[in-house]
Amino acid sequence: MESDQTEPRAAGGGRPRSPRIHKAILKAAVDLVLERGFRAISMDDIATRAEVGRMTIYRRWCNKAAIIMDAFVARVDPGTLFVPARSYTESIRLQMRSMARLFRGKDGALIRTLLAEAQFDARLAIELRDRWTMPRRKMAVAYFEQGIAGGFLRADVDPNAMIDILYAPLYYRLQMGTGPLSDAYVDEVFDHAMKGLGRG
Amino acid sequence: MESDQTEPRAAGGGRPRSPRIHKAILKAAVDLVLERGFRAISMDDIATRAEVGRMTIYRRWCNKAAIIMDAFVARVDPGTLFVPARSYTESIRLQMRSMARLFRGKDGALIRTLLAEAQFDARLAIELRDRWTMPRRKMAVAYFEQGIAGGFLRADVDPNAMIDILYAPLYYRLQMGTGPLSDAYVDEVFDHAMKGLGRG
Amino acid sequence: MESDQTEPRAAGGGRPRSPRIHKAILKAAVDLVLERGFRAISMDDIATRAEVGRMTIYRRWCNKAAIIMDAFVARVDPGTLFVPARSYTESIRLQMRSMARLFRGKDGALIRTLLAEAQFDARLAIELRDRWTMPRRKMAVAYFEQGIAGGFLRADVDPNAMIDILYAPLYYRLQMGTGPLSDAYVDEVFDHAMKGLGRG
Amino acid sequence: MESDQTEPRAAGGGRPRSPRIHKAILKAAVDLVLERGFRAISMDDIATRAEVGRMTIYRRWCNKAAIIMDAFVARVDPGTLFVPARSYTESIRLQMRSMARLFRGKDGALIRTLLAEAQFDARLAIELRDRWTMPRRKMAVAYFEQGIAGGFLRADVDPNAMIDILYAPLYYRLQMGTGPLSDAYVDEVFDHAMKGLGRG
DNA sequence: CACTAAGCGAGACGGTACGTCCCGTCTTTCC
DNA sequence: GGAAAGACGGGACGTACCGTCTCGCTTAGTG
Repeated sequence: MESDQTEPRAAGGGRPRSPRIHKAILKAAVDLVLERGFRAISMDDIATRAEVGRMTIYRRWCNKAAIIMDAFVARVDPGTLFVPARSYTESIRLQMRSMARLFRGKDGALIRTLLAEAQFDARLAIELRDRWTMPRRKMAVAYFEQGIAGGFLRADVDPNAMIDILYAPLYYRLQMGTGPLSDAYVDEVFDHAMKGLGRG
Repeated sequence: MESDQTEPRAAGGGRPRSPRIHKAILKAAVDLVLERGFRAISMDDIATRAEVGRMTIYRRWCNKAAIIMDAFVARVDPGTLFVPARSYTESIRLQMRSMARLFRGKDGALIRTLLAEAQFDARLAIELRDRWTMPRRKMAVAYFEQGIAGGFLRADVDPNAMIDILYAPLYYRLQMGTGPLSDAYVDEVFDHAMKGLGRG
Repeated sequence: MESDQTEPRAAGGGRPRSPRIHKAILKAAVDLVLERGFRAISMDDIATRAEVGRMTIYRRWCNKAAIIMDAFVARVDPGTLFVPARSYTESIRLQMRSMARLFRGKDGALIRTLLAEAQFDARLAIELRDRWTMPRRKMAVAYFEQGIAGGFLRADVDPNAMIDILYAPLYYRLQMGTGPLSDAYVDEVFDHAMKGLGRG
Repeated sequence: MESDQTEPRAAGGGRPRSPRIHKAILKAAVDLVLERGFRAISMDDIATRAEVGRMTIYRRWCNKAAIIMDAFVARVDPGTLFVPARSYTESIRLQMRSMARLFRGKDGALIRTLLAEAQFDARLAIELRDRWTMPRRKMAVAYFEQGIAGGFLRADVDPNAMIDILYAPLYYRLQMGTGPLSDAYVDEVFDHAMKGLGRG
């Protein structure tokens, strides 16, 4: 339905361009988005702030969203998602809390922008799925299957549905702003979802 | 952070303008959004399709999003949300299915667009909350409180959290497209949420 | 060999656009060219000076040269070229002096620019020929033929060659700047050309 | 009024750079100008055609015009302008014919370009005067003074005006294209100018 | 003979102007 | 007297060149 390109300009590679400039642009873009908002800034604003020619940006990215996409991915450490905790399920709760913390901060504003922009830009949607959504879902599916095998989670629930049930509320609040993304909220969602998902 | 106006042009009222033209614009806007996507169309495209002057549109709405907002609200029948069913909780399942059906159709595309655009347009966000989100949430809260009072739902869960747990996954799939918004999916979410929310 | 378009944007006509704005643009363009030189100014400079949007200019002309072309033609009064004088040939001398005076003034700078630019822009060359060169040549040819018929000029010289011999030196000095375009210079060219062109 | 630099990059000298590359650039520039026109080509086009880096060009010349200037001067053999003929004045006619022949060929296109560009580039104008116009004028003045001394030309005409009267029409036709630069035309201008300039 | 220094191609860089598209307002003209 | 038609000021876009710079590679001149 929508289509706005966002093709991966730099994909091919070519000569490795200056990483100093690269970072300056990412920083300028993120700063400006957080200051004024995605819509309010232009490619020229970013170029000016980064003290860079406009072409230098266009050589690397095809639009604002692609820049923010890269900047966002660079910011969030993919690291280990599920750190060990007192128990198997507690580890899930901690992971949810850590995502809520992420959403409360600057990265929350970035992903909010990216999710919205992705609705208008098919290629960005794919990028977002490939570089943010799916990596995390895959790790979560693996962890949940491990939990099912270990008898911590019900065997009759699709791990993908589990993920939706647990994490969708966080995305919902991020975008709707119907309430705070507090740890208390995370616990409420987690506890009552677990009563349904958890075994015994 | 963001701000794009969308002030309620027609709000005040003034003389009631030709409803024939009004509807032609709404239809043109919706048709074009579904055909080409929100971003790809301009106010001029809508005016041309509606065979109307651009000023005639600006007299009524301040931007594309406001038109789609109105069109969307006009399309979805607020009606009774929770129709009677075999049981109290079955009624909730049916309501979720009916929302999933809505999301699968043309209105799904519209609300997807509106939700995304609202991230960049504070006023649209307010409109969307006031005219779509909150009315439904209020009815749901009322229905859920009634369910708590009647002993169908646990008393120790915040009705607002209940709503998030049940409905957020639908919004999540609508926007992420991680899977179909089928009745089976609705059932999966409903059943396992109920095992946690419902009273034994 | 060269080709830079300069197609007559406004040619077709369409709705008659505001003449006030039209003149403001012409004035801004001429003033800027005289102040800073043709190359040194941009379409945006003209738009800014004329307090006008860039599109408003592009709606009427396709480039700087076309604007100056119009402005130049509007400035020079086509009027009667050969005003009566003491004698037939004196009238020619006066006409040459009046053209030298033109070349010494602001219009000289404009036509110098136009002639140069026309070397790079086929369409401008045609416009310049049709709107400046040829009208004057036609009047001169007519006047010279009248002079031949009246026995004031030799019958065995092509009037076109006469024009070249008399006027080319003025253009030459205009562009080369090899010396002043003074009345004395005009007289020198005229007198000695006449000794060859004139009958007895 | 105008000013575009064209400062003599190579003037100082430094180490004499590869003459093979030098000529390749000149040839590429001239070929491209004749093929596509001066405006239509970029420094990059020239560099690509000459299989040379852009810096290699900028080390030698500061802009396109300077390259063409050098190429033009290298092409036209300054040699003796006035070769002996049947008579003193016939030698002038032959010289005019030879210049017309030059103007009809590729060099005509080059000088046409240079003359036009010089209107926008003060330094180029100076170069053109110093390296093309003045050398020829000086030789012509000398030859004409010799003619006056020898009684072949009128003593009461400024040699500089003589030059203008004889040669300006050639430049005029070169730039205006009002007619062919044929030998017949040269003769027409020469004959009738001589009737005014020549003695007896 | 190895070694340094330069000249070179390639092309990224900051920057300016271009010409287009769209926005939201204002004006004209017609029905 | 309201609506279509569209001109208007303004701003962002994405491209093309400009003239400078920085890379490695080659190559010629020197010790």
